[in-house]
Amino acid sequence: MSAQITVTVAGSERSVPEQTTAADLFEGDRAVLVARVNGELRDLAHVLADGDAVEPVTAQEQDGLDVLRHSAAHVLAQAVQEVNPKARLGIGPPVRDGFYYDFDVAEPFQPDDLKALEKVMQRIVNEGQTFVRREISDAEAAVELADEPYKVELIGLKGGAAGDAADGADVEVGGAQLTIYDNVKRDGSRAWGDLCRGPHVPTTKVLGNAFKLMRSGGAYWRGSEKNPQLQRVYGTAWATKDDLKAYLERLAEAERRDHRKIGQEQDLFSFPDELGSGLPVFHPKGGVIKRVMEDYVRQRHVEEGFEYVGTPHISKEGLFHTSGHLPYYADTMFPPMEFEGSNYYLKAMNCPMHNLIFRSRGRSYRELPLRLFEFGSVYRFEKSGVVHGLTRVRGMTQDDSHSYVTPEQAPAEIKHLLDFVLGLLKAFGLDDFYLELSTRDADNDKFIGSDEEWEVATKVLEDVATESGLELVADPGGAAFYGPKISVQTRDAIGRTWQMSTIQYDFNQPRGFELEYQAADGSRQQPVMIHSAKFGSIERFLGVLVEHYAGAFPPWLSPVQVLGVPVADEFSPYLHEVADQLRRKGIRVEVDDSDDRFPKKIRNASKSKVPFVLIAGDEDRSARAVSFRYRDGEQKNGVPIDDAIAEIVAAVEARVQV
RNA sequence: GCCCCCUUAGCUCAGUCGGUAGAGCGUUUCCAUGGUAAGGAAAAGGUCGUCGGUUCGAUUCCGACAGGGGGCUCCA
Repeated sequence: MSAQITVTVAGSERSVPEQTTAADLFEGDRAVLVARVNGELRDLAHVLADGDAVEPVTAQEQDGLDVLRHSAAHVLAQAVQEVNPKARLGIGPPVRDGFYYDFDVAEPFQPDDLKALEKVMQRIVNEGQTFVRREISDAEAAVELADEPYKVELIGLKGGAAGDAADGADVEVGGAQLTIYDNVKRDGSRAWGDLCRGPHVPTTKVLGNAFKLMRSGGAYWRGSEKNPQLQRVYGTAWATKDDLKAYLERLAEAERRDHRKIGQEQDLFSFPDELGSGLPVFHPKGGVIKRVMEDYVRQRHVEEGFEYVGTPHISKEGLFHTSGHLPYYADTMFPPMEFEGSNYYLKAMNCPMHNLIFRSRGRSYRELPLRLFEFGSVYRFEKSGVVHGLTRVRGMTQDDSHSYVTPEQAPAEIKHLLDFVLGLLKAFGLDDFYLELSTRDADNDKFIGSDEEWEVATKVLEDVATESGLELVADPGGAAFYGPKISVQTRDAIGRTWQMSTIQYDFNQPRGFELEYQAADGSRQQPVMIHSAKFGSIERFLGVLVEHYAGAFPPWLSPVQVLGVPVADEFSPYLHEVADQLRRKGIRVEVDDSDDRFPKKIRNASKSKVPFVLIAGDEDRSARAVSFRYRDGEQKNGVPIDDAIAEIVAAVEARVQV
């Protein structure tokens, strides 16, 4: 009889024989993929020691899902090397919703290649190969992996640096003891192996048919464009086929909501080739949305104590030297135009020009906080590969404001701005936020200003952010060169997050521009400026709204708010009468006078996502009424005209969704 | 900027193994049309992204450029 050890299994103590593995404990429960032993994830084959605390981990929790996905990445790599033995391995970590693996291959992967690889993967999965951990010395690894130069490079980095080397690199090598995971067939032969810290699921069988290869693309080795470019294959893997289906459905929903697609369908905007990449034009319907957004935002700024200003689109270069932007961001500004002996740059940010307005005359402390605001057109030379619909453009409208305050006023002003920003986002139907605090990275000398200044500025922002009660996420190194910032991250209707508003504390530009005000004691003092963009860019925010609402805008934003549909031509004049009355109330209304038949008109109205469809036939006309058809198909018949108008006007004024 | 893919009618897409092209929707016209997601007919509409190269001949093959897509990198 062998000796017994005591382990704690999911909270309760048990006495088991020596050499018991985690798998033995959870035998019979196939949902258990790995074990958490004393807080560390381990293979189920891990041999337990006396006193170990062991918990089962399934794919229902993130750790389990990550292990599953990492194992899927191994199967992918195995499949790639089976098809192409010359492929060299990079790294293959789990990522949000899936995994990837990087390969050095002579020929990039084509869509057909992915299909073929998926088949090979399925075969490997069906074979039920086991993942077997094998410890190996550095020297042995160097020999065994002689043909895998990237792995060898990672071995050289292990022991601390690997974690920083690249996302996922530590998945491969981890700590001091190197390990290889062999995939072993049922007959005991070794099918494949990969340097990896693990852990892994017990067998490939676990992956079932709940995985899929999604796409491929280039990716720089260890994330630096100075390094060679590898080919990355992205895949996704889930606990069950149903989970996979649900994920694919989420992707399909995101695709249906794509603002580029809806923008074209609804005739909102386009990107004419003749203008160049990243330069949108707004069509009448998109123009309505943009104008309504701007009108409301302008009104709210004025209500919050801002003064609306205007500045030009270009400037001599000296301005951007004074502001400090040019040395840092010349690459992302359009190249200068030279004339009359000066270089003129297209404006990439508004703050320098607002500083000139502040400086245009002497300022008193009595004027502070002085709040300047405008819709500034700015142009940024975004790299050709990053331009994307309305969310990443080269020409955009910033809703940009600058508050000039005394240092003492800064905390209150930042709180004011944060409240204002959140209120504004809520008005547009976004009400799920968290905050991100972007600070400087002490090792990077792009950030200017003293340690103390950064500390003060960061503290002020952090205090306000904390006080807001919202979730706060740190973003070290994400600050602008001139100061730290809070950004508001917003979750949309299908759970995606978008960076929206930013509030930045800037002590550098006031110094550069020698801004000053006269204090109560007669002395000259330097103000602090607080940058804040509510939507960042109007174009981008419009794109986000299109996706958030899937094109079904709330009435106040909807390009067409009411569409009249006559049951037959005869009732068209009557509906025009109603439309005229609505128009006098400021409602955007159209009547469908086309020669389509009634059912077709209903179909078109429904597809257009207009919030209110008003129908009129004989019954309605004789009762001086109309019938509502709402977007969800619900009906309300025989509503007196005055009541109908009141309902529509009320919905628009309340800025509610219907 | 880097890697791969794509670009045919207003839109979504077929097609041509090299001999200048089709469909559906939309548009226009005519007929029809009284109650909740497609009535019918006819017509118009494309130097097949641009410029070069190969070829007797290029929308098709090759190259460059532009625009788009997916990644990477970047994002004041």
